[in-house]
Amino acid sequence: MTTTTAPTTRMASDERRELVLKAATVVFGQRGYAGTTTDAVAAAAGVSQPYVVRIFGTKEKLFLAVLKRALDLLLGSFRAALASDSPGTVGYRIGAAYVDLLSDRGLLLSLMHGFVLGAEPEIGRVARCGFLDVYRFLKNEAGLPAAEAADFLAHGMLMNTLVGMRMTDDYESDPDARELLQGALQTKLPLLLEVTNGPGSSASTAS
Amino acid sequence: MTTTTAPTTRMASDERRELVLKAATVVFGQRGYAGTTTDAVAAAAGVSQPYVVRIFGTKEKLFLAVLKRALDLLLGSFRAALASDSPGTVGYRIGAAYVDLLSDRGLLLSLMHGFVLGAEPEIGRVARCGFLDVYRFLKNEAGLPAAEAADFLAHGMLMNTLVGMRMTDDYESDPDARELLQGALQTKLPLLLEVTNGPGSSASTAS
DNA sequence: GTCTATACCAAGATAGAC
DNA sequence: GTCTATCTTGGTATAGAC
Repeated sequence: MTTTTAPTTRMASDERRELVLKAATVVFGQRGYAGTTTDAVAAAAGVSQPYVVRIFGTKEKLFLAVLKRALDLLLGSFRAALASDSPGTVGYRIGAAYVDLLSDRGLLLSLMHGFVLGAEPEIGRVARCGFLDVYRFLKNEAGLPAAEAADFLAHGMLMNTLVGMRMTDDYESDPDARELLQGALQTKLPLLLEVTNGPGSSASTAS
Repeated sequence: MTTTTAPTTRMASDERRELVLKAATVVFGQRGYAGTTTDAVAAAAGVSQPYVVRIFGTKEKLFLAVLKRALDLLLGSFRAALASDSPGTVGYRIGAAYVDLLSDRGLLLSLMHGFVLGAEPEIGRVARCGFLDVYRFLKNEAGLPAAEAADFLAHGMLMNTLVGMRMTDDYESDPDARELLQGALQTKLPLLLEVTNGPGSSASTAS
């Protein structure tokens, strides 16, 4: 599949970089690191394949950049949720922020793919380091006790897994899938269903 | 990399199949679906690459077979733990069985890779179905309430993630990694450290 | 049942024009 | 800054011998 690209408008390298990173996040989130081709990323970003390589050097460096960006956004949104004065406990507010991130298609899934690739030296390093940063945030900044922080992470991993396997596809047809999704996502489930299955897939968003 | 294979001893197809599945489980667990080459599997199994393809038809079918086998073993070991008369609550006993499976290098990690590949039609189907089977087991056979079953799954996913990212590599050097691993794995941590980091990496197994 | 040899394609990366 | 063209490698799958 060769990318058909109309003579693209020039833009500052920082802008283009971010554009490609966004596109790459979606594709990596869907297909994983090895399963993603630089050509697919290029197509999603609307640029040529060699240009993607040109910007980031190698596919691995691109993936690492995606991971770092995702971790930055994640912690940024956690910090915002912590600072905000919305109702609920600290854990609840950060949890809500996490679920909101699930709608940023690919962000948490790209992370997830990175997390299970500890055997790749570079990727593993970034994954472990990033994961620990989140753990430290939960304990030191959000003030959660160790057990609660681990619990938070555990449920985050469950959500990632459910989304990654597209369990939402079985939401209509399988009562157990429905129950599990409801248990894991609570009030945020309608949001996720809307994002993944398109508008109108849940009973009602607000009425 | 071409596989160097000494004139291999013949064996029944079922035996050889299981042998290749075991090897494939390890490699897929390490590198994921797309990241694994049939040649690497062949090398690990000590057979030729075309033979691996010959047995399973395609790489995808091989991976699906790995997933199904892993799910069978998982549920089998859960049922055994449930039936056994070892001490502890049902949740504890099944949890212990799960952690024991972590030492079967690759089994849970292959599953994990399958779980986050919901976009692949076949793999996604098997993943969702298998995951729901486990959920149903926890509720219907083990008798856990929905919330506890979800909690169990959540912590399972956290363990898979920690093992997949090789967090055990940071066990010595990073106090937070140590704490997180201890919190997630409890009394089973020494077992895991022995498997991943080699004997003697934890304080003591028994004394 | 198992191998060797190989066809064939996909994908990452490079060269170089504009 | 961005593209087209292309080199090169590696990897799945097939053919066919033993």
